[in-house]
Amino acid sequence: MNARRRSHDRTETIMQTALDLALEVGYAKLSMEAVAARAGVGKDTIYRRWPSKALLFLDAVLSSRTQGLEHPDTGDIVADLRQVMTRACDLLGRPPWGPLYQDLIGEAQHNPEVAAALNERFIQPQAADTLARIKAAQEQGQLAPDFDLDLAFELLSGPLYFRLLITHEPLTPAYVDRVLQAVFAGMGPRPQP
Amino acid sequence: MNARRRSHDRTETIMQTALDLALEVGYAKLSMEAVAARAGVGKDTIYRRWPSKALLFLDAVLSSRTQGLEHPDTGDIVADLRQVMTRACDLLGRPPWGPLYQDLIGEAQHNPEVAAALNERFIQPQAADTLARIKAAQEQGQLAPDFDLDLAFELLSGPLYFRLLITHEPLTPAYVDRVLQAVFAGMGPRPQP
DNA sequence: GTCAAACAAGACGTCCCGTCCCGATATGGT
DNA sequence: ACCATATCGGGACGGGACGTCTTGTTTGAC
Repeated sequence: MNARRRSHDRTETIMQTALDLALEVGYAKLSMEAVAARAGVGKDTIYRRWPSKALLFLDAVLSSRTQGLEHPDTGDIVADLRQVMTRACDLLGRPPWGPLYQDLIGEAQHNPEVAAALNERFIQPQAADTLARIKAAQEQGQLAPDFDLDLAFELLSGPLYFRLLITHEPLTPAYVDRVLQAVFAGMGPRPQP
Repeated sequence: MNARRRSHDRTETIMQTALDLALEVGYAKLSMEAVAARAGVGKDTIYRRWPSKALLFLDAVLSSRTQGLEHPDTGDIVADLRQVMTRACDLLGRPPWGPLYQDLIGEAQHNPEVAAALNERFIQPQAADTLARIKAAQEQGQLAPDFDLDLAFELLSGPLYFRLLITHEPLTPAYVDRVLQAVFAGMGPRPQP
């Protein structure tokens, strides 16, 4: 059992060191040599646990930032969505974690393993949580009864990711409010009540 | 003048060769040595024109795919948006260009020069074109008069980019229709007419 | 106390970026 | 027609990092 224990300690140490170094120099300049040296382990010890630098980085980033993004249910769907979206922007949309998350998605563009793991371990759970909360809201009559719920997460997240990855503008609470306002109101002309 | 002409020829040859090679092996495995060898030029000749592999790649991708995404104005805003969005998905959302565009955005995540150039040369013009078309539609009463027009482009493009970059699901015309439908209808409950 | 597995350290082969050098070539002025 | 200059092709070079492999050592299990 102590072997397991020691082994687990090393795994934690390596991930933490990788994260620290990534925060200091960024993913592009993160080297396995540097991780091994600072963690005080041999490179083999790292490669025995992760098959590549990219997957170590993925574990390092995801393992520490996937908490605290569950939806509350206060009864007010807009307020609940705003809270989660704002919190996500705070966590992933600005330093120190923002650049790392950007790099992770960048890496996913040419590394299918990273892309798949990112989806399964982070995106899909978040989408499922959003869907559940939104379904409840629809049943309570807080949403249009015929709205395409499966699209809601992408509709709300898409603009945020667009800012994060394409225009690289800051993700402010004000922007979250604008997105919510627009998505709820809809773009088409409204019939006069 | 002939110097200019020769020079221009070489620039074209190098960009085309870089594009061909990128289509064959992808950006990650694209090497300057290979580009120089196949183009029959020295590496200096490339580095005299582009400061890095990333910016050569950017030029190569953007120079050949930025046409044909202007908005028509048939008088039907939904039909016009659908046409442009569908065409954009066809061009950028699937092979052979899709992976290159993904890689370009991936590179932009850790290369500010690439990010800035991509924005200025591709994203912003497209956003401006969309905004102009949408403004006209609003003035004709085809859109809600108080809708946040500056947000429209991000609202419509965001979900498409989300699929392209995050979930890597295919960008089909059916998906474009769903996005348009949802964005126009809005998520909130509608007053009974 | 013995042994096998895991370990730290680091050498190694490979790849490729970006720079530098050199001999060849073509250009444009005269 | 001819020469001076800038550009060119080819390739050597230094540098850095990935991922593998080797070696001798430490650790925990039995």
